[in-house]
Amino acid sequence: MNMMDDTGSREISATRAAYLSLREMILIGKLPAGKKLKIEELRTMLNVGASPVREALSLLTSDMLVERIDQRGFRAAPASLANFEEILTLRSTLEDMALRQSIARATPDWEERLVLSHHRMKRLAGSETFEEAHKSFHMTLLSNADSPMLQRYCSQLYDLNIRYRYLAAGGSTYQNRDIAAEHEEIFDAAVAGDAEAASAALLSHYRLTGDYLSTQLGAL
Amino acid sequence: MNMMDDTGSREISATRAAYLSLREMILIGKLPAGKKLKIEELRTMLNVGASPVREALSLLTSDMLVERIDQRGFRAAPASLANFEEILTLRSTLEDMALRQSIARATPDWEERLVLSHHRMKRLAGSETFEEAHKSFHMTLLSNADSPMLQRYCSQLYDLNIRYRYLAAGGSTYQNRDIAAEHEEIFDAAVAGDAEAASAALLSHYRLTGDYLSTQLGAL
DNA sequence: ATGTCAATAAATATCGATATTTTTGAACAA
DNA sequence: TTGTTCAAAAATATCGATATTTATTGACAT
Repeated sequence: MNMMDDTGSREISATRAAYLSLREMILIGKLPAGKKLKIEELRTMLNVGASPVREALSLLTSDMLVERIDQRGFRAAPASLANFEEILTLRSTLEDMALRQSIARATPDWEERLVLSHHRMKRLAGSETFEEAHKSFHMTLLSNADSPMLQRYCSQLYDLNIRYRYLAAGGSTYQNRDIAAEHEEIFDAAVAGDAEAASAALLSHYRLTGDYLSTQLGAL
Repeated sequence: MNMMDDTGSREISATRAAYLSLREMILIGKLPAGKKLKIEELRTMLNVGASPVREALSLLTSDMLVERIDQRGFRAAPASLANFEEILTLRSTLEDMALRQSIARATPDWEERLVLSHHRMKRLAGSETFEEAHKSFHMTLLSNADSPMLQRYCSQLYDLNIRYRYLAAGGSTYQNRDIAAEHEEIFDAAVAGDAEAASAALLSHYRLTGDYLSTQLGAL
């Protein structure tokens, strides 16, 4: 038993812990868009030294969740309607690309992972962990594309979008639509290998959410 | 008062200096793909402390030029034929998108910036600074797209591609083709507002370079 | 030979202190 | 008022030292 399984009780680094905490806080809006992120403040808030905080913030820069200005510190990335629409456009293009590649390379294994992630998402509807399952479902759809960079972009853009959902409605924009049916439609088409239908359903899913959020975000 | 007179320009932070140096070294292959990047080694090489080095490496993670493994340090991003082709595909899609947006929003100002960057690139053919001017020309083509994130992605992908040019041929892959004519064709179409022709010329430009590099990169 | 284990070496990660830069604000002049 | 200057305060950036973790080595048993 010399191989350690790091899903278990492995120690996590202070930097990674800080990264995850800060990321979460920015996504849900606890650290509001545009807010100055002072090292000392975060240092005490997270109980770590300045180095891990700075490193975590540098990493978050890669996710476009934090802006870094040389010699002038860090701030949570600003939010705007234009930025939201930019994210939506890029997401549509890149996820469309990834979904089509995924479907074109369909395998039984992918199909099974899809079934599983779809099931879990339905099961967790309304629960604390739905958000996680929802992202997992969408990423699984794209996961067969054999393009790590494309998937990284899609994952990044997905997260950036989450922030706007929280900005618009405290995280729950799923009140007035039959989200489950929309997911079902994407899922069915993907499993059936119908790239056109799957892509259309996915883009419509995003456009509906996008249009709704746009109206809510007027204040920005 | 300060140690160095930096040709009159603003004093640069150690982190930023380290970032720029390391980036350059990775792009031109002085730090080879996959190489372990030891903090102490870089620290002495760059004459700075460990913190700026770590921070610079964290930032380079965002550019996908450095990989970070928790508790196990950093390494220059590995290179592979598959990765190169992934970059080419993504670049083609995203630059096509950006170029069409740029042309659709054409203004006299953009036209003038285009003329200038094209002229400068021609002027600097064969010189030390051609690479810089070449990137500037390509980025100017896309710069009118009013989509900062798209431009960031395109710039990132452009840089990642540079690395493969150096890997394949020490930086000069421009021997057997009339690169100037290819640029001229893109430029003319863009200025004429012909999105179809410009996009076709741009994609062909990338495909020709890509095909050539692919043959050179067999060793990977 | 081959694999395990513990001691050692090496490297990473982190902290606390300090240097540097930017920001603030009060005094003063136009 | 409005703008300028400059010292104090605040915040960022950086360093050097240390704690923690991972990698290496060689003795020893199989």
